[in-house]
Parts: sequence; structure tokens; C-alpha cells
Amino acid sequence: MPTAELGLVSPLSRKISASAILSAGESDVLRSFEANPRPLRRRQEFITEGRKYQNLFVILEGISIRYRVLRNGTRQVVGVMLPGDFAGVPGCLFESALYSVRTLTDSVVSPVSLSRVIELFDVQPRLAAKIFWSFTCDAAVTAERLIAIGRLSALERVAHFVVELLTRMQAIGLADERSFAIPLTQELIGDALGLSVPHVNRVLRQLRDENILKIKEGVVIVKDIDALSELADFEQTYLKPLSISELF
Amino acid sequence: MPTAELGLVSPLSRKISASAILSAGESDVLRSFEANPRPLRRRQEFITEGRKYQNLFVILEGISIRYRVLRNGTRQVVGVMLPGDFAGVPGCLFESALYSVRTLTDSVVSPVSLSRVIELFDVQPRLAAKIFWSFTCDAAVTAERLIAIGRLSALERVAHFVVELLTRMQAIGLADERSFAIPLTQELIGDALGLSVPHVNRVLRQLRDENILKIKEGVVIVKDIDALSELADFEQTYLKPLSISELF
DNA sequence: CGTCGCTTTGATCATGATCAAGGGATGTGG
DNA sequence: CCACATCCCTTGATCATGATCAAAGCGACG
Repeated sequence: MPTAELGLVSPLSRKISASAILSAGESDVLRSFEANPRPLRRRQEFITEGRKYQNLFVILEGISIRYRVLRNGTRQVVGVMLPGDFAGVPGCLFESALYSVRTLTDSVVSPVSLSRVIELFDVQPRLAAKIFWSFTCDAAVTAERLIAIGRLSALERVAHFVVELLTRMQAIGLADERSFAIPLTQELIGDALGLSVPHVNRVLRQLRDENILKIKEGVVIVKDIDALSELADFEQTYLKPLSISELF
Repeated sequence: MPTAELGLVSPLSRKISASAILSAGESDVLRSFEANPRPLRRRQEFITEGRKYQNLFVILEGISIRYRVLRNGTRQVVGVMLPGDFAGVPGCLFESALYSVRTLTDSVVSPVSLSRVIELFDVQPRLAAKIFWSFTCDAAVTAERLIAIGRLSALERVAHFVVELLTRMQAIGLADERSFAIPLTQELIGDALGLSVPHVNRVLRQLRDENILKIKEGVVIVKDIDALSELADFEQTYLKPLSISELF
């Protein structure tokens, strides 16, 4: 059973492995980053915009979102964070956190002091390279959504968002060919894509009517991946980083 | 004359210095990254989406933009690149480039092979850290514009964009208190902010009428920085990274 | 059983897109 | 030196995407 097998792998190692080959020693270090598991209930904010942090949080289990609440009261979701992601990048690398992060589901995270990550540059520079390389991939994900929000229609944006999540979930072994479990509310989708809840609702109904996509009770089921990708104008490349290991 | 003085400094060193203290040796390495100056005329594309690159380009002089042309024919400008920036991050770190980059003005860039940058992790890990730290800051700039496009009105977006550029230009000594020279066309502003040209025109007229901002012949003059910042809901923090040097 | 969190739907409104046309400045070739 | 092209800005008229406002439905849960 591949799912069970994957369940045993360190989420962080799995994420970093997407763009780099890890030595046994490096995997050990990454596992040490996961040594302080801390359970969080759903809807719990564990990074707050404006506060100062001296650590990051590795997400071991569960889904979180990174967002900002603007002065005008609206919320913009900057990204969805999956197991293996570092919550707090890049937000916590500034004088005060740039975004808030909260869980969508019951989660487990492990704090890692910033100094430990920085130390890696001295102690295990190649591992540091691999970690920072994966930060760069995360940056590409953000840029793709910037493009989507700037120039796609509401329908296309929703398609793009779903394909992004499907692909990322697959990459860490948490999605099968056509579906994944993330409790996407319509409000959340709207806040991620710059749309209102009623409009997201209409777009989702259209996708459901056309038998392209169904979201039900926290499970997203893609009925027609071709139609969805077509709508999304999706750039697969941005989830295929060069393997940094080849470059050393 | 501070301007003349700054003109002598390596653009790359100046950029990295914003978030880290550089040793003399490190500055030398950075200067070596600038050793192959290559002049480019304005409007010249030097990175093309979909092509493969094995190097980055340090921008020594001039302004460039990073963008994608979508299937529907529209263009989204992902970012504006200033002297000291690495063109090709993160776009060139993938199988094929994610974005195109072209100059807005006559420019000078210097190619740096990706392997040289990666080598730094072995040879000068602390310098590598500082460079990747600055990539992280760039990622924050992108995320801020994502937020702006997602949740601000056209007027507010334009204000935000101008304040972003003013602040970044000031950080590298290319802007005074209230103005800077970047040939922003209305089309460019629209493509950066997800707006149409006629609408950008109207917004700019409003800002001009209210004596807040004037753009004329490639020079942006901020008449009322308070009003502009107020509109922009601008998060100063994101341009004030922690000093990585303190963390070692 | 009532509240909460989320979805759904309809009616109206407005921001900003699109379409169309023209204008001014600069540059270029004949 | 003129003719024409290019690039960019400007303005107006109309349209439409998606926001806002309002209300109701509907599970799940305590």
C-alpha cells in the first residue's frame, strides 16, 4: 500500500526530495527538524502578522493557509501550505511577520529555530542549498498565482487554483490521480483568488454542471482533468524545478 | 556627491548589503559576478519563457521587467528588476524558463553561470546564504503585489506599485525622497496590476489632478507621499528583512 | 432545538473592460 | 524638409464581469 508507506516518510524529506537527492545524513538532519511535534486544532492561528518570530514551523500534518487581513477588512490568502512546507517563509524573515498562518485542519507542526536553519550554511551547506532551493520553488508558485489573479477570468482562476493544489498534493503523495482532501470553503477560494463568495459559488456550480469538478465535504474531485487544465492555462513547468543535485 | 559615490559601488553588493553585512572577500566574489558586462539596448528580451538557461544575469545598469504572455494574448508583468537583482530567479531554475525578461531602458547585465552560484554553497556558504536571503526578500515583494492585485482597487494598486518602486529604488540609491526614473508606460502599469490601459490612464489623471503623483517622460514624481502611502495600504516591513548577519 | 459554519440564489450595482477614435511627440526614410 | 510611422497618451460610449446586498437553506454539532 503506497499510501501507508508514504505515511512513514518524513514530510520534510519528501518535499525537499522533489528537487534534490538527499543523503542519509541530510535526511537525519531534516528529521531532527521534526523532533518537536506540536498538535494544533483546526482554525488555529500559529503565526500572527506583525509579531516577531525567531523560528519557523515545519508542517508535519494538515493544511494551513498564509494570509493577510487588509485595512479595508478583506482578506487575501497568499498561499496554501502543505505537509513538508516551512510556515514562516518568507514572512517570518522580516522584522515582524508579514502574514498570518492558520490551520484549516487539525495539524501537527514542529518549530525550528531560525538560527538552526542558518547554521546549516556552515555545517551542511549542501542541505542548506536544497532547502533554499525549495523556497525558490515556493516563490514560483506564488508568482503563478499572481499571474492567474492578474489576467485570468474567475472561472479560469478557480481552475488554476485547483490544478495547482492537485499537482502539489500529488507531489507529496497526498492526492491520487483526480482528487484530494482539503477543506476548501468558497470563502477561502474567493480570498485566494480575489473573488466574492457568491461569485465563487456560481463558478463552482458551473464547473459542477459541466461535470468538470466537484467539491464536497472537504474533498475536491476532478472529473475532467483535461477540461480543467485547458481552462487553467496551467504551466506545468513551475512545479518541475531543476534538480539541484545535478548542479553540484 | 552621494550619487556619484554610489555610482562606483557594485550594484550587486549594494543590493545584498540591504540585508547582510559583506566581508571584503565576499564583495570581491560578488564583483567577479559582474565581470562579463554585456550591454543591451532598451526593449531587448534577454530571457525567453520556455527556453532553457544555465545561467542567471546580474543586472548592473538599467531596468527590466519579468513577464508572461498568456495564451489569451494578455501579458502579466510579474516584477520590475532593478540594478543588483538577479534576472532569472526564480524563472530560470526550472526545466525551462517560466518568464521572459526584457529591458525597459538601455542596460548592462552580466551572465553568471548557475553552477558558480551553486558552488558558493561549498566555497563561501555564508555568502550563498546572503544571496539566497535576498531572493527571499524578492519573493516577499511578489507576494505583496499578489495581495495588492487580489484585494485593492485600481487606484490603490497604482499607489501601491509606485510606493514599492520608490522604496526599492531608494534602497539602492537610485531615487531621491520623492522621485525616480523608470519609463513606466500606462500599458506596463496595467500589465503589472491587471488593469486596462484606459483605466490606468484615468487613475493616473485622478492622481495628477489631486496633486499626488505625476509621471512624465519616464520620471515618476511623488507630490504627496503621505496620501500615496495612505492609499497603498503599504507594508513597509516587507522591505526590511532581518539582517542575516546577526543570525550567524 | 438552536446556533454556527457554509452554501445557494436572486436582484441590483459598479468597477473596470472593451471598443473606437483621435492626438501629440519623436523618429526615420525618401 | 517633409511624409509617414511608431509609440504612447487621452477621451468617450458602451458593455460585462463580478461585487454587493439580502435572504434563505441546510447540515452538523452541542
